[in-house]
Amino acid sequence: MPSAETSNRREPTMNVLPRKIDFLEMEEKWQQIWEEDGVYRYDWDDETRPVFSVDTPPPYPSGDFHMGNMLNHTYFDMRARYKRMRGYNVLFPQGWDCHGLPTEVAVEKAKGIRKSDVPPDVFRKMCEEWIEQYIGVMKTAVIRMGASIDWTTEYRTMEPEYMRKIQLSFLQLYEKDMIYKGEHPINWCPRCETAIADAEVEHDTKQGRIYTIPFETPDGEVLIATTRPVYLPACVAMGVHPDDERYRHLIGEKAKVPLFNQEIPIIANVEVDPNFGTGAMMICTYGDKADVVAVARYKLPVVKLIDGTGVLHDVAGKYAGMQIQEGQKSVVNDLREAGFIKEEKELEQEVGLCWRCDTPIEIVTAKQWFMRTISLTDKVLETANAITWYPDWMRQRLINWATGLDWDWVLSRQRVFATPVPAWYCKKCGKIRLAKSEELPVDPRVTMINDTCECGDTEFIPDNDVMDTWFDSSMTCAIHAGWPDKPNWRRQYPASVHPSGQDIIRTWAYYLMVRSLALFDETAYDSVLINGMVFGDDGRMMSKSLGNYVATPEVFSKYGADAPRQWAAAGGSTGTDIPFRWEDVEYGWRFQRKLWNACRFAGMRLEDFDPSENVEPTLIDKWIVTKLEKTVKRATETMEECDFMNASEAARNFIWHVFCDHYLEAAKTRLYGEGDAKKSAQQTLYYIVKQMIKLMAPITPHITEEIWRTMYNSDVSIHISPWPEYNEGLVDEEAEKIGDLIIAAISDIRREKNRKGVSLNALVKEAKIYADPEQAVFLRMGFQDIKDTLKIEALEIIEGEGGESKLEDYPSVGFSMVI
RNA sequence: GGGCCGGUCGUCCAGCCUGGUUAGGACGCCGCCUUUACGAGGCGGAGGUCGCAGGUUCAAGUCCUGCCCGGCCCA
Repeated sequence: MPSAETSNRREPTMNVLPRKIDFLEMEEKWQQIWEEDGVYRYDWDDETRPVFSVDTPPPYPSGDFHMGNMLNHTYFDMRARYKRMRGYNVLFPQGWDCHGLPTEVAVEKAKGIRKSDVPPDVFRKMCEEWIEQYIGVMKTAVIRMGASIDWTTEYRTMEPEYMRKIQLSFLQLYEKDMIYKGEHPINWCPRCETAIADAEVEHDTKQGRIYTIPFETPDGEVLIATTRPVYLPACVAMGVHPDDERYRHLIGEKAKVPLFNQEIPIIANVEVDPNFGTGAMMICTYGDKADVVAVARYKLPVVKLIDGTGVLHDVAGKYAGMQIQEGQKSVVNDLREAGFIKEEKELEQEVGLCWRCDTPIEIVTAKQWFMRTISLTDKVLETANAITWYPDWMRQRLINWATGLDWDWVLSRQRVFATPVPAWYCKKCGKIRLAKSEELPVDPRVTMINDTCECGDTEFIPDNDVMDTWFDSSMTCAIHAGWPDKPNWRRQYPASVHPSGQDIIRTWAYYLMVRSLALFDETAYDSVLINGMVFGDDGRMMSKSLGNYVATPEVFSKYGADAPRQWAAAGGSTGTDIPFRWEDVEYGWRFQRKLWNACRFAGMRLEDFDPSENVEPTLIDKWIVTKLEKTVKRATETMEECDFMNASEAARNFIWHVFCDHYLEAAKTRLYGEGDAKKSAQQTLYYIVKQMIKLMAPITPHITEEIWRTMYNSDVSIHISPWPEYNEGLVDEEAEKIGDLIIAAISDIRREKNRKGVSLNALVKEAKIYADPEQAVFLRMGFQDIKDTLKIEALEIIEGEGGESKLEDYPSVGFSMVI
């Protein structure tokens, strides 16, 4: 038989949070449970909820998930989490962008071989094994940071399935005449021995020399300044500005190239800057991009000067066989000896460098695969203008890039570890035999085709080229959506958000866009979410060589994920570069402790709370609820705009400085007491805590989950619970106004106690507050709150002026006290 | 040379679009407070010609023009 005491006791509504908690252990616990419970699974069959699809950037598995990855992943994870709480069916996939030269180089080094030493499929296998070990490391980091990924979607761009889709898109683009093979000037890295795209060329200034040399013309010598005399044998014209009085009469005449003696035409070219050098320039095939433009415009002949390894061809005469730098030296020496160098001086010049190895790039003509992109520029601009950019001004980056492009996209690369071009050529007539879709995936270097060419021949030679790795990654939106196999892939397409670092807008965002327009005549994504670069705490770009580098495992093992996530959210405006600062992470950590303790206190005061009982809320309770609702409104508006910084600020400021500092202090006495005043405080606490942890849930998913599940006894994750709706019905402007005054009175009197060197808890024998009639009425409404919070034995509220001190924000209110 | 972004206490970052009390926050610094959620906390203090110069306006950190400095991208 139960005793009277126990029979009166109800089951506690809430579980109280423990005093001590190991945040790191707690985080890993939830990461495991989320995965086991499939909390973040996308429902492919759901026809009711709206879809929100994230075009997760597949990281290159370098084995180093750095703070930049952390920033980037936190941004779109917060977006995904917010949208999920807003009722969206969120598709948040994760892939790994495996192909690429760095792996080839690493494998060559590790195995002590060159890629050409073994068959391509064997080398490929080595690369696959190499990269796989890093995927594990990267995946651990992505899980550890608390990304709400649906891991059933995981993929690798090196998988046959993925390559099949890439090759299929290649075939489809070919059919649409959007892919072609052509002879065209391209950027060429002599060291990597491969074509590279514009986007892979980095620019730098180098100290060089500029030589002034004479060209013989019917009107005597014309001096030309050039940095690259080695290109003289490939000189095909002299260009002068048509308005340049010095040379105008020479247009249409011939000039003789020094040392090599070929005759070249003198042409009018408006691109020539009459003020640069001597005002006359030589056009060579190809010294630089300006040459490419001029040669095309004036239909000049092309002289192939260098081969794929940067060695000079026969046309260079006695210099043939030399490396280009060596040739440059010899030509300069010979020019000097022959007295052809009239002047030479130092010049800071722009050079294009290979993004991988920093080797100066050359421009060569070669047969390569291209995708038509220039013809789509108008559509790209139109689409860039139509979609949403976070932040808005980033739109211009894509527009500038697309507008400035000169060439189509060079797709082919002369490498091994990448998606092969699915093509063979008839040995006899040379006709292209493309793979058929049912033959995919295929590596022509390994698999020979059994077919008969139109010419009757049955022998084929493989295309040895592979594709730019951006050709792999610029299909992510479609492949994430389920293209081409899932019949309803268009439900997930275009992607709702394409996240990107500002540095790869010109590559990833651009290629995705142009590819989607070519293939589907539609945008690939509806919005772009940009993150800036991460700087070290010394204000410079974070890098290992500068010594300002911070590795994520170091951060995770000290502070877990929720604290650095707060840094990522609040470290700076979306899209801008932000410094990594340990102080920001530590601040996040301290916020978590504060949140934890506040919720623990709330839980303890709610143990005997009965949610079914409703009482009329007191003034201060209405006040805090109003503050909360306004915070919900602000947090919702900012989250909608991907303004994570202000969303964090709104939530953290409310929790720490409004709820903890003011409300809890003011409500404490009631919570320790009895009756309706206590019940009102309890029902308020119950509501506030639930709402406020939800505001933090997308930012700090672990701690909010722990609090939610413990305190609210929920079997369902906070992350699929509804986001707080702004409830205007709970906003009480009058209560806020009066509450502000009462809180100000408490706060200022408390401060005064502090100034006098006594604790808040110390008893005040007597206090008098002086106020005008209206304010006196307001203050009387908070009489008990003021008296209890400040431990005043005798409180008097008096109409009129007086008191030793004034309230800071209400100069008409004065007070004095006796301790 | 062009485009974009930035220049705000010692440091980092908000505020600028939509002009309006005393320009906020964090870190750091200094001082005070053992307070039954939290001392890994609370309270307070010092610290700012809002890059420079003009202009618009009753009013400019905010809008306009020019310039200087820094970053990124491009030529």
